[in-house]
Amino acid sequence: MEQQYHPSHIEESVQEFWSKNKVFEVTEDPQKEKFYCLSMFPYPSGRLHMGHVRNYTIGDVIARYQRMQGKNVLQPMGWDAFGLPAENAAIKNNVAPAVWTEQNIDYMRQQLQRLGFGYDWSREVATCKPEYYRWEQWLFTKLYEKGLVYKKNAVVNWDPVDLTVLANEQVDAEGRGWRSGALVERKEIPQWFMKITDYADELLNDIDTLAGWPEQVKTMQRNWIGRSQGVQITFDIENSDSALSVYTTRPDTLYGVTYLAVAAQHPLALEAAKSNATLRTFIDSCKSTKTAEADVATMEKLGVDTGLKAIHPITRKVVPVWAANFVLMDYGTGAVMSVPGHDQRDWEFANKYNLPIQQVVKPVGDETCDLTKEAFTEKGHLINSGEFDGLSFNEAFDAIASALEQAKKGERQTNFRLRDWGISRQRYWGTPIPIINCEDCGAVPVPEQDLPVVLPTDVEFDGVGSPIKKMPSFYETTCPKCQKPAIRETDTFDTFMESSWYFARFACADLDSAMLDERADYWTPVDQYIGGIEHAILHLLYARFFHKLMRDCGLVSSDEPFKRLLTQGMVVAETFYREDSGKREFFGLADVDLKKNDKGQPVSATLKADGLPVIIGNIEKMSKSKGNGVDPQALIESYGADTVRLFTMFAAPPEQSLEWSESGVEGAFRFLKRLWKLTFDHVSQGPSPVLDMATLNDEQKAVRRKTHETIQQVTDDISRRYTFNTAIAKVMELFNTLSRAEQREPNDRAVMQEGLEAAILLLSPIVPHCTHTLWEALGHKQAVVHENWPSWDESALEKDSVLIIVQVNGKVRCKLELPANMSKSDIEKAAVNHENVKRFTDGKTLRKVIVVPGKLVNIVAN
RNA sequence: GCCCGGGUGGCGAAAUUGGUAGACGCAAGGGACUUAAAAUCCCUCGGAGGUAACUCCGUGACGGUUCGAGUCCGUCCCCGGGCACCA
Repeated sequence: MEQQYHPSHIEESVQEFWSKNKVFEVTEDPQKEKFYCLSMFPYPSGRLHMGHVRNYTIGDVIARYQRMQGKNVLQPMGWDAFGLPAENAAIKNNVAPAVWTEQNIDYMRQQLQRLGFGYDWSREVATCKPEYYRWEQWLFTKLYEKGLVYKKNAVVNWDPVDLTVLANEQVDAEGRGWRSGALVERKEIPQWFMKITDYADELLNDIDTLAGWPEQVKTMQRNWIGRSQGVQITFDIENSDSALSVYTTRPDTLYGVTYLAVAAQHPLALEAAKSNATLRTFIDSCKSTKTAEADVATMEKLGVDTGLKAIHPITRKVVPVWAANFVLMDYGTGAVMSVPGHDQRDWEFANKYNLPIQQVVKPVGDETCDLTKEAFTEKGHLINSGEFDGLSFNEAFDAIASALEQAKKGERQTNFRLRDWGISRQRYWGTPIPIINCEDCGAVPVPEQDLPVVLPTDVEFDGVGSPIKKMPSFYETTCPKCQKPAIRETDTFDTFMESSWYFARFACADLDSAMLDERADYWTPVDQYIGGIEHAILHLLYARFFHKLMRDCGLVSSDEPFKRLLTQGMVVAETFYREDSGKREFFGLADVDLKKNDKGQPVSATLKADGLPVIIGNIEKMSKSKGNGVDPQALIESYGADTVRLFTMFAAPPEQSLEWSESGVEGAFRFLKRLWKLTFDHVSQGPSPVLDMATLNDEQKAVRRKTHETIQQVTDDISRRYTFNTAIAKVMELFNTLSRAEQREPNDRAVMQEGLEAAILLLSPIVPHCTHTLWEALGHKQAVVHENWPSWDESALEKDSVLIIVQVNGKVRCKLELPANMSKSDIEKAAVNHENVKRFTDGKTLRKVIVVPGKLVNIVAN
């Protein structure tokens, strides 16, 4: 053992030991309890950032801890390799997406290995490989046969200059395309959808079975699926055969309907526009509305009267039909009934356009309402509703729904907020959709024997549109049914498709004859899944959906993919940018000089390259597109992997978001150096004597108590609470106790040996290289990676006295060290008679004394 | 706008079930060692008052429940995440 801690001298050789002995390569072993620990695989953006390091260190700590519990632990790693950034890089650097992606994977794999994560690299997958995506194509064709995929028109962002579809991210705040700067238009094109709504009920109900998921994530998923009970109501159109269908969860407000609103693209609005120039102009202007829900919800609500009149299904009164920009054709029926008295958005719209406001619900109890100020949106009792007056919400819901059903003007309906999953992307770098379009036979799935449909990787990338859309050698083919010339689908899958089933593929990554085999059932469900909270809804919902699809295709037998979920808070950092005619160019922290005030808040920044100012933006999650990712490489090189791991885990609890700052790295490094030195000093005095329990003195007992308390608490922190920061703090406390302990007699050294062994075992999942070496130095033949997790000695925890806090009226007045077995009344006596307590109770009457055994006494006096 | 989180010293944080607010660490200040620096070690470290014992104030703001609130409830402010084509 070297006297000084030099991570560069040990980390590489420890990693070699793991790889030579295939420590982390696992096979199915029915004799052992399995544990599948999975961290969300990264998009190969180029370099790891601190968010990755945090995510993967958490996963590695859990995996290594479970190994020490004797479990058969699988921890794999792979690459979510399809996606938009590769296309952007291709345009910018004139390099094919496949080449760029491959280079990034090679670099990032080496970074992960340098950090010492215990992955079974023999199972590595990259989703851009035909061996991977062929099975996704295969599953798609099976789902096609089952009727779970279908094609319909859907809206996209259309760049009228580049003649291409843009992602929401590629459209700026003003609604302009990122490259052309042209105003983006809404355009409807045919796209493939998966019927996730067929599984809406199951996806919602099964959330209740996810005991190991954070409540927060479950709540978000429940709200996203959004099951509601309502009524579908039909309004006939005056002087016409057509009718408008609307859905409402508030049928009790039906008498308050003063107008209907339809989407600008609604067929009725389009029809009416033929003879209405104002309406035509309005419909046209709605084309430039952005598609993102946040934009629709925050934009100014506008509308135009279509001139059409709808007939109220019960009162037969006539109400106007307006076209409005906040009603979307894609969602629901493309029409809504408006009750300005009891819906705030309708209220604002009615006020703006002088539409009538009718109160039909009155508050119950002491609530009040004033419809001139705002809508009354609570539930109450009906008024101005004919025969339904006086009914409560529930009674009115039932009565009005029944009346509508009898009149054949409506029916009760369960609705979901969840919409079917649009999986077509008009992009190149993705999985080709395995469909052939034939003039005679329509859309024909590619037969199994012709899979995979391989994405050509040797492409010229001019940035405008997908290259395979201009490549006859790719899209010209023959129909599998009738053999006539046909056109291959050139759209690709949403990249969420690949990340929806990779967890299962890791179980049998080498399989080339099927999507999954029985090994998938051995390893899945994943016991512990770890990833960013930003994936709380979309990715996790799609993966749950896919797991159920695979189950229903007989590929797996469980209902849910992830037993326990840890949602890591994001590592966020400052953003810096320059703006040029609406386009933002982002710069990384490493490229700017930052001036801070004496409170440490940034006040100004300049670009290192030219010395000119840049704008300080918001603090946001580290990402490629914002350029604010911090590359851990420099830290690893100067401090070693263990310090980076220790610091990352010590900085904050995993679920909390973390603003990036390097201060504190030094402290983590210093701790490892001290631990090293204490161990060195201890072992350089020769082998430790055996602990003689019979002759322990009080100080030795206290050190042992600290050792065993630490084992107990750290075990709880790591296995149940997942608070690695407090686990580390507690080992630091133990270290502080050990380093102050006297070393005079054999029992002192034996207690030191016991304490160091505990500290090293407890830290080994977090800093595996350093503890590997220290464990050896303490005289152990077996590598620490093969050791069991330590257990604590209950008898060492026993205490003779306890600290009792004494309060008067809730304020601390003294602290008493009292015998642990003291009776409640004696504790009370000791407290009441304490000098400082008397000062505050003198001349007052004791009203009550609350004694919490072993903790606290509160004396209430006035 | 809607849904979900968060807000505690100069900084990262701790306080696990309503019971000592600030563990552990960073930065800072003082000291020891050194020719000097680095490294290391020791001490101080929320604010105000006090020689001290100790006292008062203090967990985004305001209000409430309770013997007792950082923790529970209500209203509000600020920050972060998601909103279906970033991943």
